[in-house]
Amino acid sequence: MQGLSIGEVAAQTGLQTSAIRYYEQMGLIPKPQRHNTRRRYDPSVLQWISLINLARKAGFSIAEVQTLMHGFEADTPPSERWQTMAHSKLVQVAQQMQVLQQMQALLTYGMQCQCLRLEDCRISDEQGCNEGCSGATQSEGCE
Amino acid sequence: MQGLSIGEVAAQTGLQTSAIRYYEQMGLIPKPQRHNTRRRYDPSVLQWISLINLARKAGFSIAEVQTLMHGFEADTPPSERWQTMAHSKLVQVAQQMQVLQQMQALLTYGMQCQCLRLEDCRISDEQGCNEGCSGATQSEGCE
DNA sequence: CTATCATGTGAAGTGCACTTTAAGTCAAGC
DNA sequence: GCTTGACTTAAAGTGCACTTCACATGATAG
Repeated sequence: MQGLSIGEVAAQTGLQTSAIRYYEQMGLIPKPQRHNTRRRYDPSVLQWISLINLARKAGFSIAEVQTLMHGFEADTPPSERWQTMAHSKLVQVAQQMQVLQQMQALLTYGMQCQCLRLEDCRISDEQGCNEGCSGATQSEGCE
Repeated sequence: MQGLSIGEVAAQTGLQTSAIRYYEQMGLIPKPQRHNTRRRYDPSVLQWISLINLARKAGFSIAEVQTLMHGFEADTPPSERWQTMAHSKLVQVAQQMQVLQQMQALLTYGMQCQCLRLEDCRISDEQGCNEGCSGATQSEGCE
């Protein structure tokens, strides 16, 4: 029997069969032939799926992968599609990095607190301000 | 009329009233007194809520804030609670940073592709390997 | 006195990326 | 012939952090 069953595609790509059907439904992978209701995949689908996996790892949502696949004029080469999408995604990634850095700052800042009761603690009062805890560690340059 | 209405608390904290009720339901803020079915808040709730906001900004989930509030012995000071929670959260933040860096790498790596047809493109084949596109830009040190 | 607004409740809805379930079909091995 | 396992479908469920809805009631302004 020629072609790959959905189970074989799942095994080779690391996806679950349910995810493959879902991707098909979302239009991310072409509808395969059927042998008596069963899907039979051309091996090229493996390449499609690894491109999808790459895009997902790079942070693209399913909707964005749809755009990558179908949101351009048919003769737009993959290189151009990727560049268009990747450009704005890089901006988002940079923003997310900043959020994480702020989280780091808040976490370490909060760790300096020495308060024994919540009522004493002013960590939460003025955000970004360097002095938070009443009796405690440091105070300086607070606006 | 003494105390704050839920609308006033919402206005002062930037939360929506629905979020305040939700936090109450989740046990993040103490149940306020009622005046004839209406909630009446002591102003100290503002401090509670800004601590919650801080924790949320620092990346704690609602469940983690619950732990922060109620997951320790009653005499554990806030400083110790925060340090315990922040330590593991900092590890997660660092991991998330690495994920973002990998995303950046994948995005810029894919932007080097010059392929005109998806079939030519091997970006997706061997991940982390530096040569991806057949006719194109560069190839070097690929394991 | 009445219209309007804020508030009360429980239940259901939202978005995302799938997974799980229920109920049925098909091919192969014993 | 029968069981087992892989497969089929549509529909519902998951997790998170809320929001929205429908409907009831209380407070306030004119």
